[in-house]
Amino acid sequence: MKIEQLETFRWVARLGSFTKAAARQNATQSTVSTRIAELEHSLGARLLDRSRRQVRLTPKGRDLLSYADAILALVAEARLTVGDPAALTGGLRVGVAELVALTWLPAMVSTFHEACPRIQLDLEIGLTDVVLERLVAGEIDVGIVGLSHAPPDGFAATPIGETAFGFLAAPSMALPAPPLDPAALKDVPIISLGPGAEVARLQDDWFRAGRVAPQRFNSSSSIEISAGLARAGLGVALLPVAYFASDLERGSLVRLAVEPPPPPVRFFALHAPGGASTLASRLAEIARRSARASSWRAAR
Amino acid sequence: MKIEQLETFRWVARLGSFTKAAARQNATQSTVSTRIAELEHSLGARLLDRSRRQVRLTPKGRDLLSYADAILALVAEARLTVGDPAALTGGLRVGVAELVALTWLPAMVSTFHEACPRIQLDLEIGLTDVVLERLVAGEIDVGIVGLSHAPPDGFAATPIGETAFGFLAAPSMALPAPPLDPAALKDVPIISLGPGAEVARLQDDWFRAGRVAPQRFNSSSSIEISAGLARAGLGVALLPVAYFASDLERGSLVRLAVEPPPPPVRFFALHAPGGASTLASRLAEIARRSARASSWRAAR
DNA sequence: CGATCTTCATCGGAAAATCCGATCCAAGGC
DNA sequence: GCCTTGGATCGGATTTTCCGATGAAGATCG
Repeated sequence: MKIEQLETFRWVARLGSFTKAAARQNATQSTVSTRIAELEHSLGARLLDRSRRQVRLTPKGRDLLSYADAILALVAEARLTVGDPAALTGGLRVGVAELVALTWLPAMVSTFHEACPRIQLDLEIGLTDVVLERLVAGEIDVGIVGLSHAPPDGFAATPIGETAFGFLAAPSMALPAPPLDPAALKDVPIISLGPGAEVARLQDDWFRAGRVAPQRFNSSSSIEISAGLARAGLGVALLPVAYFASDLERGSLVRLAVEPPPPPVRFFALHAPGGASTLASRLAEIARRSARASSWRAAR
Repeated sequence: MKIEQLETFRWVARLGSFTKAAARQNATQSTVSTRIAELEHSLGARLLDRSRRQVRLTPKGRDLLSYADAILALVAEARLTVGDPAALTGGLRVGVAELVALTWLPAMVSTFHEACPRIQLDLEIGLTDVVLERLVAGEIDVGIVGLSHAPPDGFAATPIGETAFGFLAAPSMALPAPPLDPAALKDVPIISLGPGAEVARLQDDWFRAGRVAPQRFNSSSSIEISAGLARAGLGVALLPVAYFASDLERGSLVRLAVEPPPPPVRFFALHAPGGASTLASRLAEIARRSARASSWRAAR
């Protein structure tokens, strides 16, 4: 019985597939097959039922899985506790919402890389929804997203900070007189991100509170493009004000005094609790610190 | 971090020596050295202080040791729980007191070998004292001994059964009239085993209760030789009556009606609790069953 | 009902890791 | 100051691991 075999076994059990587990571990399917066979042979017991399309655990496999979880959790904890972070190896797949990517992701990555130089970070920038999906599916280890609602169950959520969103528009935009409530903005073109973005949800909530369906058009799934469209005077966009502070200074964008003000978006680092995720929790902690250190903080 | 490395690390920590750990694991010193170096490198931390003659744990090494204990205990438990006993491999060093060796050791070994054919049993027959010493020193994994007193602390003791001891002598021996108390046997030659044997302790206790120092002479450390001397009429020997039942039937030995009757000796399988000793506990269980099944049982 | 696709098992050669014996070096004991 | 003891290191042989290709069995679809 080897630790590597237990890890592979756990992936196969979780994903129900040798092939998927292989991809997850940067190995080939034949390697996974050999490892499982070797583990089964060393125990003298069949752990996985391959007769059906979906690989299922046998009763003994179920028993072993709980041991494997416990053992691997201890191993990970030992590595973190007694090991020098600089000696940690492996990879960590991180899903990042775009806003984060635009702001303090570089700082976070460099801080993390300093602490754990041998950990390879696989970054995926994506819409909040996609990040959450992939996190639930186990395809990423950590998701860093902003949420205006509660984080999903079953995940550890490290609060990282929050940032204010505001409706920004070009100064040339013709706008109704304040107070600007949802009804007042009803006929103003609203620049929106794709429906998977958290910003879009925030926007929808704001308008829905006023029982208004705004005239909106979707830009691509990029905050920068939204901002560009807003600068060009094509509409109003809900954007993180801190990130566009220079626009506000220059006057290329102005902030609308809307009522009610949209709630701040709280950002979280989400990861599966326990197990190998202690590396993830370390990243979460670094994310929190590097967010505090960044100019972001002023955005609260 | 590999399981094998943790095992080696634990042996080194326990024995305070690379060389001894190597001997324990059927490996060479260079292999142990490499494994430890590899473990240290993978954690990026120094675990053992080799500067002094006796290898000592560093603080981080102490941390890791507790993890290693926990991890290896889980691994062993997993092996026993989900694994087929027939697939278990490795070795088990067993120290056995002579009486056990003479009676149901063969049955026990064959039962165990049937259940775990790939486990190599290293048997050492010895006096009770020696077996206990080697157990405490960690040089054997299981000790099967008879004790008239409490088993040593810090070891799991599986009670196996008990057997009655009696003073046996040749019918031709000239003996005082009953009741035969310690004082009455004061001048009768007592055949004794070496001072490390449990029987000797039992004998001493019996006489000491009567405040008598018997006239004794030590035979070699063999029950059979003691019995032979007794048969030859050279003295009285304290022997397990069940084992000499045929002598009693034939009349080549007779049992003396002594007062008080010596207490029965209870046999235990002793092993270190937890950890890799779960294999030891399996052997203990088999020892218990095979003792019950043997004719021994009638000896109680 | 048969063709096709997906999925796991197996095989052979290449690459890597492990192990051992021999030797070197440092610390302790006489 | 020599000698013993114990760990580190090196080179070569062995074993293990890995991968890509191929085979076999079940699911899916026309």
